[in-house]
Order: sequence, then structure tokens, then C-alpha cells
Amino acid sequence: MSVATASRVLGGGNRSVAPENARKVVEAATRLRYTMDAAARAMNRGSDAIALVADDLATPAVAAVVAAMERQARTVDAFVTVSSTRGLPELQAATVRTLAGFRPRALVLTSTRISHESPDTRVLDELRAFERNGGRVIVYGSGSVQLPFDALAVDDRWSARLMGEHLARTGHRRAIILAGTRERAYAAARTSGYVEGLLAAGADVQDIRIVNCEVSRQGGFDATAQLIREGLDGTDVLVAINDTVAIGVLAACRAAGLDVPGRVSVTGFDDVPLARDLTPGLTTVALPFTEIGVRAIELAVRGRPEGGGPARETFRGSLIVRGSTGVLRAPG
Amino acid sequence: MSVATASRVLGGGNRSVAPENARKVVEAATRLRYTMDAAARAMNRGSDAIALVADDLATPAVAAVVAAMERQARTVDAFVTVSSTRGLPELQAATVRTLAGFRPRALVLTSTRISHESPDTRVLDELRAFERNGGRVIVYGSGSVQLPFDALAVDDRWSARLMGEHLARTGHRRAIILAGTRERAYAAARTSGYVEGLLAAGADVQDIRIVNCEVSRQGGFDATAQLIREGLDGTDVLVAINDTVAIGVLAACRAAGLDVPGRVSVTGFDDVPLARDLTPGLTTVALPFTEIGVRAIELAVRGRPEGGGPARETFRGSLIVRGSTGVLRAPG
DNA sequence: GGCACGACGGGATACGGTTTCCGTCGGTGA
DNA sequence: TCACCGACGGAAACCGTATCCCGTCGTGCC
Repeated sequence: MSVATASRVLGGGNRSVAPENARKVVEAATRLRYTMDAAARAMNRGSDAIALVADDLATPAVAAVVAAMERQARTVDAFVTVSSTRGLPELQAATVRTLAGFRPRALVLTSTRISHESPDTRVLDELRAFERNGGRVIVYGSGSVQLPFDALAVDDRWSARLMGEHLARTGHRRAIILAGTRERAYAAARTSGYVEGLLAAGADVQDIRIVNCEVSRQGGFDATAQLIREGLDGTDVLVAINDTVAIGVLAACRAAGLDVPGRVSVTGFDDVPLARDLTPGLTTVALPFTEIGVRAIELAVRGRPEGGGPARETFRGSLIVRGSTGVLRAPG
Repeated sequence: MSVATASRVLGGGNRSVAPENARKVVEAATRLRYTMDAAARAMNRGSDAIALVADDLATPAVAAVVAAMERQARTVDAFVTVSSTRGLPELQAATVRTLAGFRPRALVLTSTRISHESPDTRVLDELRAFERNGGRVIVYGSGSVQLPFDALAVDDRWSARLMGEHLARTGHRRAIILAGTRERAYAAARTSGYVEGLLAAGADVQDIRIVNCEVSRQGGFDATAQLIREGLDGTDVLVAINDTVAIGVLAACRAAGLDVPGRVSVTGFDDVPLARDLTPGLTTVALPFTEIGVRAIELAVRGRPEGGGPARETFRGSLIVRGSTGVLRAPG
């Protein structure tokens, strides 16, 4: 048999091969435990890989999406590899560039540090270059809507508004929002969502205070400890930018002997797996990670759409009420 | 400039190039935004990738190791990609085979489902084939010592023994071990470690009971709920095979109104990030994940050792005592 | 029965690098 | 001054696969 024939039957081309020869090739391949060289294959027609670039694999939001992507990818003969970059723009750009060299079918980027406001365009340049060479690019995350790629956006503002409204409706009036830092793309969106919701359901803008903190358990802990030292006076609720921060808030309250939700309510965002196992259970907002992961693969696999701009899909969260928030006043 | 010259300066060979020419090449490369094609490069000399195959990226033990690997890999001009296989032998074998096609520098495998006892050799065959073609293979995990590859083993038995001894020394006599399922490589090792430790510090073998359960929060919850229904009578401590199960145990105790540690102590294994934030904080065993990740990369990068068998390194855990275990009797 | 067409096999080539081999050039010591 | 040596540049081969193109063979139609 010739190389060409073998390539046709193994590589799955459109050209037809005589059934007998095909059988012979397959048999020989299994006999020699032969596998196609993915590297060489990728050189001509691109590989079946879908590469995901994230900030940190340990964050639940990423892990959940990755799991869904893996599962979905199996159904379309693709496979997923993941790289993390700690959110550093330089590493992101380098990683995208390196991965692009392997000619994957698609590149999926998710980062909390990228938005239309961030002036760093290195990553975006790399992504554009990859797309120009025929690759598909999908971005997922809060700031992704403004980017010139297929985007899976989370409507953080809308989702946070749910929380704000719920809090105000259950009688919370004086809120402190632990808003994280500016570099997180979702920070501003969630914060304004919280505020909007609180106002819409009866709170007064003067009773809302916004405090920045590092986005980590320690950041939440430190900020809360500081607030407690300064005196929380009438504060009804500590609204954290995400669950990780909220966990720090809860720890600080516990350390200070502050009853939650008796003395103050606490809320998070993301619904990490362990949120229900905290004491009290954390009131939070759940995001449809599985759906997002599945959709990411679907977008990655389908060819580039003919006309029009990039695809844009928005996902919304849902409120999960647990024990960390009380009812201060009957809902009106 | 010739292609060869450019390759030498960009590819970083051992051949020397005139400094002036090197500068010219680099300058031209940046000017044209040129990047080497990783796929083509991998065809001849292998790529700089280090591929990690794990069961599930969301498990803290994996996430922590990956993070350390990523960081370490930067220091040696390698980069890490991760794939997950849900622990299914078929997927593992297919994934290893696919990844091997990209000719990575090394393949790191970690799985709770592989040990010398598991009769499934498909993955091992693939790994052997990869090694025969010049690749490096590193396995990490409980059952890895018996495998014919460089191994980073965790001494689960020794580490669990720490816990058993601590429990017996603090007066716990009647223990129920929630031992997970047989297919987990670490299950047997941890269980016997627990038992050994308890016995060594004064417990009686008749007072130790071993119960199997699914290795998940729900598995721990269900098993504990069942035990509580049957009556815990004199049980001093519920010893879980890992933190995830322990979290389920705690939840079941809470649901049944059983005070921890007043009525019964609870322990875990792994020291997941949120273990300290549970109420009460979870007494558990911490593993040196960072160290393991760093070492994995070091092994992956170094050439195959000359003589002798594969490298074998063992890591041991340390006891972390928190509020979920009480002192029933002054340590004697 | 002859011809046109379709199906299929095989050689050649492209892909984008690395590596080997050889030739040249400059410097140095006898 | 010449022979020798080391350093470096350039041409060419090669890696494994997909694809183009052409030749051949079989088949169906007129």
C-alpha cells in the first residue's frame, strides 16, 4: 500500500478507498500499534484540540466550565487542554501564542482581567492573529461582550441585581459592599447590580457603602476585621463580590463573635460547591456553568458564521437563599 | 540570513551564531511578529509542552499540584497543559495516546484509579510506548510506587497513621472509618494507616469499624445518615477517607442535630482550602502539593537517568488539628 | 464493440521547521 | 609564508501527513 492510501483511510478524507484495501490498512495499523503523529498532522489540517486559557484552574467557576467542556468535547471527537496564566497579561499573551502554534481547532479564553477597559491589548492581538489564520476564538466571562470575538457573557449586573433586590425586600437597608478590586472585570458590574437592586427595592443610596478589598479569602477577612474594628453600627448586610471573599467575611465575623445572620447578614456570588456546607449556609448567586461549557464547545466546533458579527450569548444567574441572610422585616 | 541561521538563534541550539547576526534575526522576528510553528517544530525535536493527565481538575489535590507545576514550568521554558479523564481507563488511554502524538517533553499522570492491583493495563501500555519513543513519564499518586515509571508517591498509610495515633492519644477509642471504595488507590492505604495508628496508641481492634461509601460529599452524607439511623451508640469518631467525604459527614451530623465534636469527632484527609472555614474546622492531614508539583517538573525536565530503575520519591503528610475533634481524655 | 466517464491507487509535492554536512573565512603558530 | 584549526553560513535532506494530479482500470451507455 502507498502512503497516500494509508493517509486516506486513516485520516478520514473524502476520497473513497476500496473496502479491501481499507481493511488491509486498518489491520496493518493495529498490528503495528500505529498511531498518527498528531504534530505532523496538525501541520496540514490543524489538530482536533480545543485549548482553554484560564486565570486559575482552582477557581470553581473555571473548574465547572472545564468539566462541562471536556464532556461535551468527547461528543464531537475533540479534546480539551487547559492552561492557566494567573491572570498575568504577559503570560496570557505568551500562552495564547504558544498554543496557537499547535494549531488547535479553537482557543477559548476566560479571564477576569480582560475587558474593554483594560488597555492591555497583547492578548487580544494574539487572538486576532490566530483568528486571521483560520482559528476560532471564543471568550467567556464578564467583560467578554465588548471583545471582537464570539462571546459567552455572564450578565453579572443583572444577576447581582437579583441579590440586591432580595436583600432590600427582606428588610436590609444599610449595606456594605466588599467590591474587590478594579482589575477584575466583573467587579464593577456586580457592584452596580447590587446597588441597583437595593435601590429598586427600597434602600437609600446613602445607606450603601462600597469598600474595596483583595479578591481572596484573606482579603475578605482583613477588610471585614477592619470594618468591625471601626464599628459596623447599623449595617444590616455585608455583600461580598464573590463566595471566596464571603468565606473570609464569615470567618472574620466568627472570629469577632458576630452572629450571622442575627447581627449581620452575609452574601456571596458564584455558589461554590462548599457554599452550602458553611455554617450558616451562604446565600449566593448560582451561574449555569455546565450550560456555558457545553455552549463553548458548540461554538468552537461550528464553522465561522457567514455574515454578521461574532456570536454573543448572555447567561444569567439565579438566587440561592441559605442561612447567612435573615429576614429583618416581612417582605412588603 | 539563511533559514539555518534563523533556526539556530530562535530554536536555541548549541551551535554558536555571530552576535550581530543573532541580533538581526531577533529584530526581524519581532518586526514581522513571527512565531515558530510549534507543530512543525514538534515533528523533529519534540515540543516544550509537559502534559498532565488527571482524573478531575476540580479536586483540590490536583488543582494545587497543577498550580505548582505551572509556576515551576515557567522557570525552565516549558509549559503545562492539563486534561481530565474522569478516571475512566478508556479515556485515560485515549488521552495519553492523543497527547503523545503531540510529542510533549513529558507526560505526567495522576489518577486515583491506577495501581498495581488494577488489572487495566491499557494506560500503562500507552505510557510505555511513549517512553520507548523517547518521552519521559512521571506518575504521581498513591499507587504509583509499583509502576515502572518515575514516581512521586504519597505515603498515605504513614500519613493516615498520624491521624489514627492522634485520635487514640486524645482518648478516641471507638472509631468508624468511612473508607470509600476499593477502586480508589489510596483507600486501602489510608484505611490501614488509620487502623494502625489507632491500635498503636491504645485502641482495641474490636472497637474499629470500617464502612464503605461513595467518595463524594453525598456518599459521606448518606453513609453517616444511615449510621445515625442505626444508632451510633458509643462511637467516638467518624474517620473519613478524605475531606470531601468528611464534609458530607459533617452535614449529616448537623442535619441530625449531632454535636461535633461534643457528641462525636470527625476527621478528613487532604486539607482542602475550605477545611478551616467549616464549622467546626476540620481536623485533617495536609499534603505537600506545592513540593510535589515542583518536583514533578524537575523530573520531567531532567534527562532520563543513566543506570538503575526509575526514580521514586515519597511525600508524607502532616497532621492539622482543628475543632472537629475533641479531647475525650487527657493524652496519656 | 468502442468510447467516455467515474472510481481508485500511487508518485510527487507542500507544510515549516531542524539537522547534517560541507565549504569558506579569519586567525594563529611554526 | 603556509598549514592547520575553529567558527560560522548556506544548501540540502528529512520529519509524517494531506493533497494534488495523473495514470489505469472497470463499467455503463450508445
